[in-house]
Amino acid sequence: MPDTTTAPTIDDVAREAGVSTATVSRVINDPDLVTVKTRERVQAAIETLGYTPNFAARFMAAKRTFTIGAIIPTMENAIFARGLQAFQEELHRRGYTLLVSSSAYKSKVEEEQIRNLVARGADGLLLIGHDRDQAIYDYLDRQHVPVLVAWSYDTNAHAPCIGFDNRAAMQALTEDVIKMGHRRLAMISGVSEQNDRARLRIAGVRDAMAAQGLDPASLDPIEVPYNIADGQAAFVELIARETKPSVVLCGNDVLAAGAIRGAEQLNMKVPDDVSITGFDDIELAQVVRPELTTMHVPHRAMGQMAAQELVGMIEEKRKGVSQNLKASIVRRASVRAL
Amino acid sequence: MPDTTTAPTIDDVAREAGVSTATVSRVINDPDLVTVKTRERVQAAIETLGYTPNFAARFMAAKRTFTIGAIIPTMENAIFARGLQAFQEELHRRGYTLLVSSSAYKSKVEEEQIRNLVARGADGLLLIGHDRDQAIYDYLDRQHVPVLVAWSYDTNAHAPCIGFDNRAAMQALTEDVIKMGHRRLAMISGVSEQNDRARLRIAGVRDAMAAQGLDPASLDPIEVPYNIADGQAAFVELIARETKPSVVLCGNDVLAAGAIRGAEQLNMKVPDDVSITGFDDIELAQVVRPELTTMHVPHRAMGQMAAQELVGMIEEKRKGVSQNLKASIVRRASVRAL
DNA sequence: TGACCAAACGTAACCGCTTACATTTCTTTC
DNA sequence: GAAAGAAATGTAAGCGGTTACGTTTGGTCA
Repeated sequence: MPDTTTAPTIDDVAREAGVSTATVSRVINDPDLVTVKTRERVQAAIETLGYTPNFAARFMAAKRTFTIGAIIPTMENAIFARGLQAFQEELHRRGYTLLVSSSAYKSKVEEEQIRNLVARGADGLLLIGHDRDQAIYDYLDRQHVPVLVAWSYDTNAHAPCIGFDNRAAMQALTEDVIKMGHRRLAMISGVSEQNDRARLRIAGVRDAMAAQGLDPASLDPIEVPYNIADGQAAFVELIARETKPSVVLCGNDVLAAGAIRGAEQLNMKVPDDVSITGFDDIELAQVVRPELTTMHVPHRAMGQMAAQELVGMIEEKRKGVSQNLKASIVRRASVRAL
Repeated sequence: MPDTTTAPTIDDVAREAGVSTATVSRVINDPDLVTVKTRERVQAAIETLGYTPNFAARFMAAKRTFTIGAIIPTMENAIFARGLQAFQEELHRRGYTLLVSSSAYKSKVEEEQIRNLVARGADGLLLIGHDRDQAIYDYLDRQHVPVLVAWSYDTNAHAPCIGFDNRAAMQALTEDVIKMGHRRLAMISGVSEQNDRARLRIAGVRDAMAAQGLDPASLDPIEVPYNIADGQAAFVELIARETKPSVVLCGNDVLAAGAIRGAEQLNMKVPDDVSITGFDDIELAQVVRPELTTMHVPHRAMGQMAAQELVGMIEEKRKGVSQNLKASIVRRASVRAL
């Protein structure tokens, strides 16, 4: 009688089907190597025993897992959701499984997750943004785990990336706003430490100011975590400043949604009393009132291309090639011309 | 010279430190068993080689992974985000790592993910809702993998659960609306196939109608995927019906946000021309205008308790005990009294 | 019918750890 | 200082697969 208190192994299947373990392994991994007759017998045995090959054993013997790990800063809001979904779908199409962890924007946690995923045998890793200790890249290098960075484009970085130029995008959006007559700019940024996206978006605003004859140093961005409540508080703080801004540029749509709430709280009309911009163009941007003028990021394309590239790197054992995707301004109702 | 083309193993460390592999293993897993002096020597070796124990090997030898798997229907919207975040935080506190997959509301995909996570050695699984083939529960049983269900409470189900009574909650919300004078009810539901939450919420509406002397059979809910665009379309369809509803009850906040958009599209005022309710009380509910009257679900508490319970089941090798959390009505601006 | 070769299948080593058990080293006690 | 017992360390089996290599089977052809 088979031991039902423990999961069936390949030995059990082999015994049940009256073949060797090698044959069982073959019908699982390369069925053509086996006669139709025995193949069917083995498959029947697998079926009746409810056998699932043990991943760890498999990985140890074969060194492949067909698993990709992704570590995103947060799942709490939808910033990465759509891109990740597309990433996952493309991976699935290519026979890979995606494992996701979130780091809560903490680099220590991210490092832990990276080691964890690597130790688990992830064939490749998707990371968000470039800002992290060199030591991590060294570690990944030593372990020969291909890494691809998304949501950021920077050819000087240590890893290949599929993303967009956060700085240039923010500059474009800001110049657009300035050209509509705005002179008193204020900004609510995400926390820029260990976050190149946040950092570069601030730089982008300053670039635009400089290019349009405004003093970049006069921008004094407030940095807060990416959530609505903090965005709201930051907005209120900004309005209380000596020179009241005519436009508040936000590091992303979530912050902008918070800013809109802040305006409501202060009985200010958007965009009549103050203009507000977002970044990302997630669903939220079209849910708030007024709808947000924002920077559209090609989330799905980015996710899909990232999957293709990462799988390519793994299977062809080659270096990744970076791609600069285009983000574009979406003009909606939250900004008005002065 | 050590082979740098491949990751260092415990043997490399043992050699470097001049001890046996057993000793290395001990300093990693139970440092007290080893002299301070040798411990330091081993740790130094680990450091210089950049050694990370191989998970698979570890799992094979020890049968434990300190990993929990969670499979959620979607990451695209925030329905599960907050609860999952709390779940993850609590797990982290207890020394476990969370691996997340999403099934896109497809039961075949979910089954695949379950097998995958189990084969990967997940010590336990968190699943959403009860609706799935008995075969899956049997499989999990055979593999001795503890399972906990969240977001749903049902003691007749095959698995223990930490959740709330979707049916009773929806009934309460609906009765509240009826008591405000509404008689012509309509509903936009999520797809109810293989989704007990959606199914029970429909039932809840009917319960309320019956209890308040309305004809439950007259409710003809439209079932659509949980996203804004589909909610919007469903709303438009509903309004075009012979008897125009005075209130549209939505299966969740995402659908309700869509409904609000639909009303806007038709130039209808909410709640003056039509009332709308949501379910879940995710952040979105307070972002849309008017703010949604909805059913508040204790996401964070649910996630945290789920983590505690699941870890308890694993470590104490006991059956899980279900908990019925309380969801409560939040009255905001999207419903008016007639 | 027998020789030859390809296809099918089996044997066993190996992947990198943990741990039961065996051995060595160190303390303690008289 | 020797014996006994405890603490520290080492040895090697085993976890469940894959796969190189060896053996058997079966078909083809002279």
